[in-house]
Amino acid sequence: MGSTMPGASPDFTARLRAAGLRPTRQRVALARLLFESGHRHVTAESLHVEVKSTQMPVSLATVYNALNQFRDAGLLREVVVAPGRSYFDTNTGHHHHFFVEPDGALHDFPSDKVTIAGLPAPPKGTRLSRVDVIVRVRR
Amino acid sequence: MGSTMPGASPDFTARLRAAGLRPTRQRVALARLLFESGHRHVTAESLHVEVKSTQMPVSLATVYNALNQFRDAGLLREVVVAPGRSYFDTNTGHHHHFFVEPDGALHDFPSDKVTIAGLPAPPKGTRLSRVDVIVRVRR
DNA sequence: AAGAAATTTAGAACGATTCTAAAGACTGCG
DNA sequence: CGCAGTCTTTAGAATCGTTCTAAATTTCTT
Repeated sequence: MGSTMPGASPDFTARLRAAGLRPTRQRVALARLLFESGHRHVTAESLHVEVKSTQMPVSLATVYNALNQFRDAGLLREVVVAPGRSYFDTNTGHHHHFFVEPDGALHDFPSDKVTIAGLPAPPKGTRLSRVDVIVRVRR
Repeated sequence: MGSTMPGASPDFTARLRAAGLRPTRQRVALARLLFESGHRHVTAESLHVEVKSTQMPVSLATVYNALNQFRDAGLLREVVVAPGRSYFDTNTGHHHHFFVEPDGALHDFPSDKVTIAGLPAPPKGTRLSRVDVIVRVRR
């Protein structure tokens, strides 16, 4: 026993494998933190602090590696809202963001009810990739 | 003559003073580059390269200081589109951006014809500050 | 269990930005 | 005009977030 555990860590192993990533201990630990509860926003730093408080210590470099790999695999979405810091969002579906300016807090909101009309055509030779809407608010 | 020049550098001095900034040589030189022709997007690095090619050498630290001060004074708007690099936009009016993903090029488009409907209300205790729309496109 | 290949790690390296302390430039006052 | 006082500039060090390196470890295949 040990290699294929019972029910403790559900299908993170499978989830990672499906994404083409080896389910290493640290990737599983990070995936659990990221995906076991509802949607989350993290930075490399914040996730590192969080994972350190578990049994399994993971280096900061590994957190960066994992976040980038998860993003490349489509498990996470990177959100750029403030200079010098990257947020990663476990919600990869269509949605937009509130950004609370003083403290840097980020909140999702669904794009279902949002309609954007009148956008100009993409510049010649380019295809639309994604439309990001960031609603900046202050206290 | 000399203190109050004729027509060479129009009203950059006045413009800076009106913004509450002393019209120093380097700030005037930077303001001229930024504001004398149409709207522009610059990074600290690109503006530094540009100003170095004029008679007046300006240190990189001063370029950073000036960009931040101009932004705080409302003369520039900071645009965050890619991790690790800040763009400054001389267009401070209402408008949005195209961001061409591979090369990092940024283009304005007016918000006149753009309609955004169905945005949720700002979180409790916050006021709307600005809505940024970034249309990401690929080649 | 053994070997090959991928991953983790600590620490160095990096690029962008800010800070520091000292030197220099603008302004108001006489 | 000339000087004091305050603000600004500067070079270089420092900092921050992120990536890279090379060596040690783990995972996977057989």
